[in-house]
Amino acid sequence: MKIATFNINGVKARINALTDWLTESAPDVALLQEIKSVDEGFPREMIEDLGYTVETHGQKGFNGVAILSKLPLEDITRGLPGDDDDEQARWIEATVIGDTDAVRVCGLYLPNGNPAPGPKYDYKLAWMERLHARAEALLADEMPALMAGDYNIIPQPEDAKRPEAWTDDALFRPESRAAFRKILNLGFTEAFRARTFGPGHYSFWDYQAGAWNKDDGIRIDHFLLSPQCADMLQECWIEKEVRGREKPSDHVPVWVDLKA
DNA sequence: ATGCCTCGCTATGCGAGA
Repeated sequence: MKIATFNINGVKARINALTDWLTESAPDVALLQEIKSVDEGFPREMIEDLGYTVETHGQKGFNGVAILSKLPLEDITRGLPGDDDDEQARWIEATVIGDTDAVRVCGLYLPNGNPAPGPKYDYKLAWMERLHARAEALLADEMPALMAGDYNIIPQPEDAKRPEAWTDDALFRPESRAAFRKILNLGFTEAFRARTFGPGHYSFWDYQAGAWNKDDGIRIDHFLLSPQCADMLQECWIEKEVRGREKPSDHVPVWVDLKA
């Protein structure tokens, strides 16, 4: 079972890039972030024509997440529990029925949080506390589960080309990284770092200042696997080449291949 | 130092992104 997460930065602006990618790379499941579309505006037919079931959790103008799947989906839920007043569309989950195992798959778009400190940073940290609670509940279910998406967290200095440039940024501040570690420490495996050591691996390059040409990137898109899911991990990789294509997103897809 | 780009908005510059 090949699952990819991809912050596409606007589904309408990216529809050709998205359908080309789905056709060529053919994930079984794709978790999308920043669709920037309401559910009714999502170009679902073009994606259904490629053999995918489409489940969206959209919002006007900003945010928005989706699950695309060639495999059957069950028990789809939308929204991260813990705050009924939160209207930002950043969380969707479903059970994917694989050939041998079912996997609970959660797609997330964690708040950016800048400028920090400030109300947006407070929202980021509060959202991460809710994520921690959901993560605990997923572990208690003891079924294979993963949480993947744009975490807006640079876990370690080696995950940035220029870590010194991010010192005071919401993506790299100690409180952000501690909140991320606190979730990992529940017992999750960060799939990429389970397979690959060392610097120079990024999933985001800013559109500005020639960041892509300078390979001035950061690694902020992650897969967190429950113990039962980590046992299924075969590979995890970053599809870097996508960033060099026509009219790209500023993020690239990150993948896992699970024995399921 | 700031902004550099890109997106969506019922726009014609702005907020948000990271």
